[in-house]
Amino acid sequence: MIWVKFGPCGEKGAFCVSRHKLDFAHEQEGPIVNCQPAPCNAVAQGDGACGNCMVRLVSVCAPLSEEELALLESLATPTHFSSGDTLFAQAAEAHCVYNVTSGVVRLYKLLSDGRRQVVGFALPGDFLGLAMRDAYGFSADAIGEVTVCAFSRAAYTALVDAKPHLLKRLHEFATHELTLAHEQMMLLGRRTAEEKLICFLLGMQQRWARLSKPSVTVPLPMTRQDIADFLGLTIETVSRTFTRLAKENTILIVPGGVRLMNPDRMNAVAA
Amino acid sequence: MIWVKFGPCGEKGAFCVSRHKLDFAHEQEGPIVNCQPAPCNAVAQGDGACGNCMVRLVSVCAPLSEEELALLESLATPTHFSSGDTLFAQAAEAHCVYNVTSGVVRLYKLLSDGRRQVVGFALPGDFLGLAMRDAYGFSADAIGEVTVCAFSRAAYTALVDAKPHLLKRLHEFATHELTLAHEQMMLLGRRTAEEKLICFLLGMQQRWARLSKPSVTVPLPMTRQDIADFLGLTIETVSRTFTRLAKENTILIVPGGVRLMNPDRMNAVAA
DNA sequence: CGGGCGCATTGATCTGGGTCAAATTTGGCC
DNA sequence: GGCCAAATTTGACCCAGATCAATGCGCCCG
Repeated sequence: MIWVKFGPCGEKGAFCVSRHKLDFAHEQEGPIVNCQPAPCNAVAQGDGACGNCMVRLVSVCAPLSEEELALLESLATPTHFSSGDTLFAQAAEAHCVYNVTSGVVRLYKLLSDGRRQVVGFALPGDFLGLAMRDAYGFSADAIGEVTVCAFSRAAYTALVDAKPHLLKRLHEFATHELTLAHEQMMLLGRRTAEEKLICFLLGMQQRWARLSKPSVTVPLPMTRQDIADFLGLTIETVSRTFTRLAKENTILIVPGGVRLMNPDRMNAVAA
Repeated sequence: MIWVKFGPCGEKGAFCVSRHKLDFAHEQEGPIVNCQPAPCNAVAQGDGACGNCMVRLVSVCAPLSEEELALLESLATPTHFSSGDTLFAQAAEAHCVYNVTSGVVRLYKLLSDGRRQVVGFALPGDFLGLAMRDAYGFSADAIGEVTVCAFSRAAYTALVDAKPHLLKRLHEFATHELTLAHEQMMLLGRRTAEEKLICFLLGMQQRWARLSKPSVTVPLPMTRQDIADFLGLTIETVSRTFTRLAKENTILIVPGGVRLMNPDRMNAVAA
């Protein structure tokens, strides 16, 4: 059971904001408390084995042998960041690369006048530092509690040079990112506000599904402002569009996320 | 000498469209006839040596040894495309990867209702197929005459597996593309029409500069529609913005391109 | 329990860029 | 050079989403 905010109960009035219990039993999944991914610090940093890492199978380290994993482990510095902490800032000298093991990281670029573009949200298993030159190309900070494996750039470079199949894996990650970036260009350049929101929600659903069981409940730990800056919209437009989708029962807004009530319609719009 | 269209000669009237000769002598460069990059088919496809290829030094093949180059040459199929020809189509089965040796290729994605997003323009030296899975993620067609080195996917895969430093080079290309994609997201999501145009022109200037001498004359072989679809604008807005920039003497519109008359102002806007 | 702060929502109004509709220009071709 | 088709420019008007301005609401902390 989790707490949810309930949908419209008046004709043109605002939402009823009374709280009700919502039964999840009809879904093929356990409840996700407050729609946040479960932290796995203990596993990622505990008795320390990369072999036990929760993101092992979806991350860059998946194809490594036991032996290589041990080497990797000796180079990795498990690190924790609190909500809002900066992992690194755009244009700062790039000392480290990171593998996210739990939590969500906001990746963004700023213009001198303060306009912001969020270029991505890194989820557990994602790798930060692919597009790295001497300086970071964007800033990264923690949305909620985040744990990462940090690698010094020197160690990373040496490792990549020594292990071609790790390089191949990184290249796969980079090309996958590039494909997503092209999708995002289509979205930013040519889609309407409603389409942007719907594509975003479906995309997040898919990404979370890789990390746990598929679910129609999509955690959204980032703020409306983050979503707006990711989609090239304003916070007001994001909010209004969410409200509209909720009123027509396409989605249900719950604390920390949304539930997709009509995935068919959403997929039709995204097509 | 080349022919140019001349700037405004009345207060609020349209441009004078009489033609005049324009002397390029004051620039540190030879003239670029009609602002088109010189075709190099003969060199790229002629007596056949990759070693003589005009794009060798800026392309993926730069770090290869003589011996490796010979192997590469045996796998490459030099191919010519005429203006408007399709190199490959989005969602088609990916059989080949390509290295552009001359000309310009338009890369784009389509939505089912016909909306188009140009995700990039491939120039000589650019590699197509980085983000390739079983199917192409975007369409590619020739803007003007184009020559490429085509490689079968099987040959490409085998070569990459056998040559880690080629993989490393490809990875560099992929991460560079990713950085550019992030820039483009910023542009599409948060910049105004004028900023978009100016960033585009400066970006093209830089890219051409890598291939020949730096020049304030920027060839634009693509149509206004292509530019609009790259920048997330309409053709009318692109045209109006070009006109406005020309009226205030920031640029000069010449056949097949523009000359940047006030790079300082442009760089200030792009910052 | 209450006060304050930050996020989110909602309403009213404005506007940059889109849409629609003509010209006008350019380039290819006989 | 003249003709046609395609590309581009220009003008008039419109609208999706931005901007400006209040609330609303949860949550933390004393």
